[in-house]
Amino acid sequence: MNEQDVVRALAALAQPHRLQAFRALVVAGPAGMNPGILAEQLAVPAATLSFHLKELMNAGLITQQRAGRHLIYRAEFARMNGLLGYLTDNCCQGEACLDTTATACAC
Amino acid sequence: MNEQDVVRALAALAQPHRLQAFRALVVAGPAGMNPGILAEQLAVPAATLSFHLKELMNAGLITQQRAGRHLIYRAEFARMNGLLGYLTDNCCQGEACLDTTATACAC
DNA sequence: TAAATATTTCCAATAATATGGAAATATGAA
DNA sequence: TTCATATTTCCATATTATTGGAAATATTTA
Repeated sequence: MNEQDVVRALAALAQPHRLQAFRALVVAGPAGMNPGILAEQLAVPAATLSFHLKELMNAGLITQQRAGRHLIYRAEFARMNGLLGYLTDNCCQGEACLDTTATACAC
Repeated sequence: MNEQDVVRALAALAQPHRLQAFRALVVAGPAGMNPGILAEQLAVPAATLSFHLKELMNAGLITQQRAGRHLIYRAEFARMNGLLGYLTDNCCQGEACLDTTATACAC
């Protein structure tokens, strides 16, 4: 993940509806969710949610898969972890300050 | 850290100059850096950097301390870790998917 | 094929953000 | 005090993001 990727991912998450949608997909895990349920859960119009899900996809943070007349959106855990790692990279010049209680998803 | 705090922090980091500045402060660790050196290192005009550092402060991601005619900016590691944790919270409904190789700073 | 359901695309108005030169402010030194 | 250095604030312009109703598209079922 280069700087541009990271800026795009951060910008995608820096919006309440998108942050909520992404977190819901993180909780959902590998099973994912379809936009109808997500729209209901977040109380956001379908057109608005669709716009935001596309933004998250453009940032590489989620993926889309068709399943019949439904779509399934899933969090892209590898990219999320890449983003987290980028922020702490070479923290304190690599001194012994890394906290192994940190939680990143291994999905 | 509530949702609004997180959105503000993400928005603050979703800008190349600010992301670079923040990462430089993360690497610098508790010693921090002054804006003159930072401006030179990032090759950005002082006025522009000042604007961006203020944004990072408003988001609670860095702090400012005066030391004579210099200022010292430091990364606020607790808030950085809070941000990272917010994104992975209740990942996969809490199933065994947490990767303890993740790196968060304990500074 | 036609109807029903699920989801996206289009659109234009509104709002927020990034830029950097010049002037202002704050501190330390002569 | 007066000068030199460090840093911020002011400002106007240009760019970009967000919203949701209506129409369009895709898929399944009858």
